[in-house]
Amino acid sequence: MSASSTPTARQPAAAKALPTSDIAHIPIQDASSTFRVACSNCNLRELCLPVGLSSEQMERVDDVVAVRRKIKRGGMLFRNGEAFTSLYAIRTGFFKTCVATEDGRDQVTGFQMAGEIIGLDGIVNDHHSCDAVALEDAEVCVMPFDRIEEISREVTALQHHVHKIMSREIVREHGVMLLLGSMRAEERLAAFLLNLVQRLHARGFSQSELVLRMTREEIGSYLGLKLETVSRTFSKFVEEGIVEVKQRHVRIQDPEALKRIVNSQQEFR
Amino acid sequence: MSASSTPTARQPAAAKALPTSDIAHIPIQDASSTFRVACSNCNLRELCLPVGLSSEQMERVDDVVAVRRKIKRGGMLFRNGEAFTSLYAIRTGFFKTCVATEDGRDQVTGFQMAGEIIGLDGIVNDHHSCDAVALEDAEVCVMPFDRIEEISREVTALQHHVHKIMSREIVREHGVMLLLGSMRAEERLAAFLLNLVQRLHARGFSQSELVLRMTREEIGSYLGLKLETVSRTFSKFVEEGIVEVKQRHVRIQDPEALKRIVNSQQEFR
DNA sequence: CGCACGGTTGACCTGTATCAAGCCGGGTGG
DNA sequence: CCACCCGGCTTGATACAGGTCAACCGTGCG
Repeated sequence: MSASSTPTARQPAAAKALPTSDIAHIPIQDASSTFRVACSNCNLRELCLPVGLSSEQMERVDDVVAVRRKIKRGGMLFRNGEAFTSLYAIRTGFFKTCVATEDGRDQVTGFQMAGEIIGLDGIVNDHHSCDAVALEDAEVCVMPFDRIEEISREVTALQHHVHKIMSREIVREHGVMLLLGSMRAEERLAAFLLNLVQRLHARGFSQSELVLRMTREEIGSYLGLKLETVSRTFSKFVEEGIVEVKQRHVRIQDPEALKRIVNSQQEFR
Repeated sequence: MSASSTPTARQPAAAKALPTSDIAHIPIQDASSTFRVACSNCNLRELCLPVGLSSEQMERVDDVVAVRRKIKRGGMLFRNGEAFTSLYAIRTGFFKTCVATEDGRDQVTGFQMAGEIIGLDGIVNDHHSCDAVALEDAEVCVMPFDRIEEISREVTALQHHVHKIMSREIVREHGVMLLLGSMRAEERLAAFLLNLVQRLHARGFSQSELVLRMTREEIGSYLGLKLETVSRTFSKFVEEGIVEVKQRHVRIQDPEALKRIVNSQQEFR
């Protein structure tokens, strides 16, 4: 089968949908693995790294990143059950992570964008417990975890940074639990959109416009809703003049209305 | 009272019912803050600590625990917004953690029992972002986080252990997201019960019997259900002979049925 | 002893899922 | 280059799980 030609580990997995186009790209993917670049020059460093490092420390931290790796749209960075070796800092592109039960059910647990760290789930059992799928062509910095541990013993700022990143993920998930456990469909979608633009804005994108990189079904999975409900809720927001939606392009016309939707349903419940 | 006759570890938890006896203990509570005990002797150490430490390493790790602290039923170990200083290892007792929105809504994000670590949410912002409430009289080991970081720079097994604990929490929350996002009421409650007995069993309790330390409402909050639904679902399980329920005392008569309920609803969805 | 809180149960309502049909846009093959 | 096809999306009709409201009960606490 086509996938067998990937020497590293990452096979397309999108082979189901696009067999021909994927085959053409497989060799390139591997070549990029040997590319070596320094964090110290990376424009995402304030997202990935602690601030205020001395140049000496910075030099040590540069060693954290082994190589970079490119993932094509639909490809997987890692999958459930796979041995854990590294964390990944996203340089470009957009990922989803999802878990699955034995019976086919699955749940998107998050969407990750440039500057975010992915793979923390793998530490506890030395194996990943979720899938990470690129929703657009992506590039990540591969950071072998034993190297992270080694260097963070020397650079305390890095040590603390790693702890913060993990804690941040825990707190983020608390927020998702709140959303899934106590919000209605409109609130969930409003919270989702606000969260996305806020993160995009922090990366220099518009505060009011965004392109969804995921399908309605993936949004629904993340929000605990069916795709039809996501679609209907979008339509409702459009009717109310809160957003404009054209395909996956969304313009937020009334962010205050979204905020009101998120935290003011208490009159009901 | 009769329950006091269990010598091993199981404390009455009925203390709530007996204020007088509690009053007698209040002064001790304070004194116990200066009480100093070693992890090396703690019977929960395989839950809190890495295994296979040399005695020298063990000595260092003993320094992680500053003091112990007792919390009365209903008391808070820490609250949302409070400055973060320490992680806490639960020695005895049972906690819930919950987050809240500005509008009164709140969500139980977890229930924690002996040997589990609580407080990880506080690392990222130096402030706690949730409340930790004791559901029965409890005692925790206070572990100042700067000391944890310091010692884990020297004892790599501890460093790795801290990472695992945080990763475990992330993975646990993935599971909760799956539950909240894709399961129906019966599945949620079944999964909840199985998870509880499994954790209790790992601590030497029965595989089939448990005492719920939390109200139906708290269970509901955790599971994204209303308390009436929790109650009805319990009743349904009882009718079907899967469990016996008397107040907060639950006996699981047919664990296989619970397992079937958790992962086989795929025929429907 | 009595109150209050937690829990149960019933009747009814509603938000979201489900099922189904049709649309749109982009990529493919003729 | 155009027609077609397919995946993603929208929209409608209907079903149903779980929420809501309300009454009642038990039990443990003051």
